[in-house]
Formats: sequence, C-alpha cells, structure tokens
Amino acid sequence: MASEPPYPAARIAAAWQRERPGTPTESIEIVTPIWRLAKLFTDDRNRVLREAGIDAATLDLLSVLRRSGPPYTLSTRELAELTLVTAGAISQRVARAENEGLARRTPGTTGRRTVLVTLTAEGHALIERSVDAVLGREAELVSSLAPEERTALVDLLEKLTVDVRRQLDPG
Amino acid sequence: MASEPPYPAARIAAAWQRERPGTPTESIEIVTPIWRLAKLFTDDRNRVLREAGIDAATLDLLSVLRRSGPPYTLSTRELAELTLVTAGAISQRVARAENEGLARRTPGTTGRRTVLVTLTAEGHALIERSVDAVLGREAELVSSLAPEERTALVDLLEKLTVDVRRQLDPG
DNA sequence: AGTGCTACGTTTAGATCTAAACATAGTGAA
DNA sequence: TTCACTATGTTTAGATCTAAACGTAGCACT
Repeated sequence: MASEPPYPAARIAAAWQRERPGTPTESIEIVTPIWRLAKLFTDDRNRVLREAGIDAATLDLLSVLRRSGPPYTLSTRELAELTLVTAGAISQRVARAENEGLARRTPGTTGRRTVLVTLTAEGHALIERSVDAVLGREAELVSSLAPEERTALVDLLEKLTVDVRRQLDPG
Repeated sequence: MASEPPYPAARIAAAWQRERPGTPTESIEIVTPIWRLAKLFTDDRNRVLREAGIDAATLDLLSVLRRSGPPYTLSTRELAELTLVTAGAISQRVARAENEGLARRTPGTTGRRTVLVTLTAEGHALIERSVDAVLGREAELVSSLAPEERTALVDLLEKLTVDVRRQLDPG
C-alpha cells in the first residue's frame, strides 16, 4: 500500500495547470494531503484494531461512552452529535455492540422516545484493553514532529476547521 | 450537520486524561481534526458534484485520466497506483464509467493482461464541466488562510505525510 | 379532546468500498 | 516442452455507510 511514494499533491496541481491553465488549484496541496493522511490513519488504526479484536466503528462508539465518565451512558442523539456519522449509522453501531454484549439499550426517562446507551462491563473491559494500543500507535505516528511543528500544525488545523465550518454554516 | 460546533479535539484528549491518566493523547489534536476536515471536504465535494451530475468516485477516475494528458489513457494498474483505492475498486469504477459512456476499456499491447482505460469524448466533456466548480469551491474553503499560514500548513502536511509513510513502510 | 407537528430512533434500499478468491496471460527455469 | 510462478485484472461476499422512509411518543394549539 505505502510501498510507492504517492504522486505529490504539488504535481497534481501542476498537471491541472498544464492541462487547464487558470483552473483554481490552491486547495490541492491542502485537501489532497488531508485525504491521504486521513486514509493512512484509518488504515493503520484498522490494522491495530484487528489484533485487538474490535472494529473501528465499535471502538468509536465505546470510546465516546467511556470518555463520558460514569455511568458511561449517553442517548443515541448525543452519540450522533459526538461522532462523524449519521443517526442511522449510530443506530446500527449500537445494535451491533448490543448484539456483542458490549453496550446495552434502555428507554430514557427524559421524554419523547429517547433511548439510552450504556457501556457493559464487557464493553468497558474491551475499551480498556484497546485504547492504549490505538492511541499509543498514533502518538508514535505523529512523534516525528518537533514540538513547535506540532503546535503549529494543531493550531492551523483548528483554524482551518473553524473557518471551513463557518463557511458551511454561516448561521 | 455543521450546525453545532464539534467537541474540540483538545477536550477529547483532556477527557481521556481525566478518565485514564497516562493514556497517550499526543495524536488526538492532529488525527481527529484531520479526520474531521477530510469528512467536511468529502461531504462538500459530494454536494457540489450532485449538482454537476457526477459522483466523487467517477470524478476521481476521470480526473486522473484527464490530468495524464493526451491520449488520456492509463492502465488499470496505473490508475490504482494514482488513487487511494484498491485495484478491485478501480475495476468497479471503470466498469461503471464504461457503462455510462465516460471511459472505454481496450486490451493493452505491452504484455500480460494489461487493460487500458481511455477517456471518451463524453467523459472529457463531463470533467471539463465539473472540475472548475469542484476545485473553485475547495479553493474558496481554504481561502481564509493567510499566505504564510497556507505555506506553513502545506509544508507541515507534506512533512507529516512523508514521516507517517516512512513509518508504515520502512523498506 | 382532537389534530397537526416535532423529536427521536429505527429500518431500508442502495452505494461503494475492502479483502480475498478467481481467472489467465505471460515469464523463467529445468 | 513442461511446469511453477508472477503479474494483471475481475468478481464476489460482506461490511458499513448514507439518505430517505418509516414508526410513534410527546407537544402545542384550537
């Protein structure tokens, strides 16, 4: 997969300029590397998780519950708000986790049709066993950045995220 | 979708520290924003493309062919090397594009079982019609970055990509 | 009380990916 | 020439997502 250096984003931009002079290419050296890095991190995470016996979607779900602290309970709506997937995907994720005994669904008490999702002891144990492997590996992957590089990158990514989000939803 | 500010990556890291002191969290403020930005760019691209009557996978395929210059022809192996998906996915993409008259498959002459994929006139016209909308929109999304911010981000993303790739494949 | 609407969660159909299996052209060694 | 292997592309089964449809509890208004 990573055996061959990828076609540099700068060369993609240059090819567009060559083929279509004037085509806007300012985004390519940002958007393309972000897509590539996202895929690299995703694929690497999947590799680490395969050995831990859990899939990335389930890890995501269990992590959100775990991070919420005792009683490790959130509504499906809250879960959907805290992750990058739709309510439909959350529903399916929760169903799968419940099926595997990693989480439990109970009716909420606060109104409407709220469903509460809670980490089971088994789910708790699984996240305890896998989170350090996952995050440790990823810390390693970014460890080549010098402290000031890391700080600069963190700040720039945060700024870009805020800017893009503002453009997507000005209201 | 983007109506609610996301849970800041820094707070995800802090929650892990609170819940599991000592858990490595150095990557979170880099990896999480990269995933989020990747999704924002993907979703936005899909919106732009919906109006242009093309899907992202097909755009990707047609773009690679278009950028290769006349005769807008590449083997399926080359296509797989130039994109972020597997040979299987390329095969399916090409089949779909061929089905829609946007690309054409011909046997190669250079050996083995090489298949060559060529942009059709219809495919060429479609990419001409959509590429500026797509890239123009994305240029807009990143336009809030000051020149020196953009340069710094481009360089840091490139460095991180190279570093991560080197760790994934030291050979 | 009755009705229309909203909020919430689930289900469904379909899209696209991946890993692995499959098929076979072509190569290299004995 | 034969056989084992490699390179290339395709197919397949399954996973997981999305958008939209669906189901219905609960709310607000008349």
